[in-house]
Amino acid sequence: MYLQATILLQPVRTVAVLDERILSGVSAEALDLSLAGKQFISTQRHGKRLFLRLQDDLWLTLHLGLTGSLFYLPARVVEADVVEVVPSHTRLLISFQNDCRLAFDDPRIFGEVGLTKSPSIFLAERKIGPDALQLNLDGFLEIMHGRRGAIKAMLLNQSLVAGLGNLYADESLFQAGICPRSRSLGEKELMALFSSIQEVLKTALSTGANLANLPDSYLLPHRHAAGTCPRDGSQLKHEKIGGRTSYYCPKHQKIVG
DNA sequence: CCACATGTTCATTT
DNA sequence: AAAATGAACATGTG
Repeated sequence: MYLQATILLQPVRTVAVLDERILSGVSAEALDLSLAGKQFISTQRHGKRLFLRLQDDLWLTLHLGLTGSLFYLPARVVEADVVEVVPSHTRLLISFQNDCRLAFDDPRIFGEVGLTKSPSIFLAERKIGPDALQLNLDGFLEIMHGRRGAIKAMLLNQSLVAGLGNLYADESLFQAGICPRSRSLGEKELMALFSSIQEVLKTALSTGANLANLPDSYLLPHRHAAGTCPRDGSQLKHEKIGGRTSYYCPKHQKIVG
């Protein structure tokens, strides 16, 4: 993983909070105090959340929100000065003792940075459900069983299953051939959906979450107003479901339930 | 200028 | 009361 290859085992020098609005439950001073002199020893992902372990009972939590990115900045030394160039919307800047830095860039500030004693405590507090890729079929069926809302809205609900956002929820439904407005899916549809989710997320991770690298047979490369279904050529439809825009193929994504 | 956007949370309604 | 629904948040882009 990106972070593991870059920032592990390197002592932190300072933490600069450039915009306090990304902080959650911790002050800029406390954050700097907690991190200075420590090093990150491991990383963990759960859904869309990242946890960076500092020591046994202290973890940095990160969420990239809608528009957040992490940039590892190697030290650039020119004539004895460290060059100061960071991404334009950097909200948090962690400087390491080797002059490398980690910038958290987030134009829209929906991202979040905090501290916790453990990922499990944090996840319980926020009522975050099991990670989609750690869940097995039986767990998925149990969670989804008996719910009445639109399946798209359920996939977006992180307290049921964590890790699917608007795009990958659309993609999973597309591949399972299920209309996002469907309610009360039967076991057969839920099984197909579960396997599509696993497939989609694994593919997404293998491409480094880079949408441009997804196969053309996926919905996402065609997910725009004029797009057509890569499977049958139909004009894609889009509408708001669960508060977010959903794209789907009206021909092969049937309404169930 | 207006509509809209890869996410989460909180208030309101069913 | 649990589940469902919709608005709000902040800023950039078409």
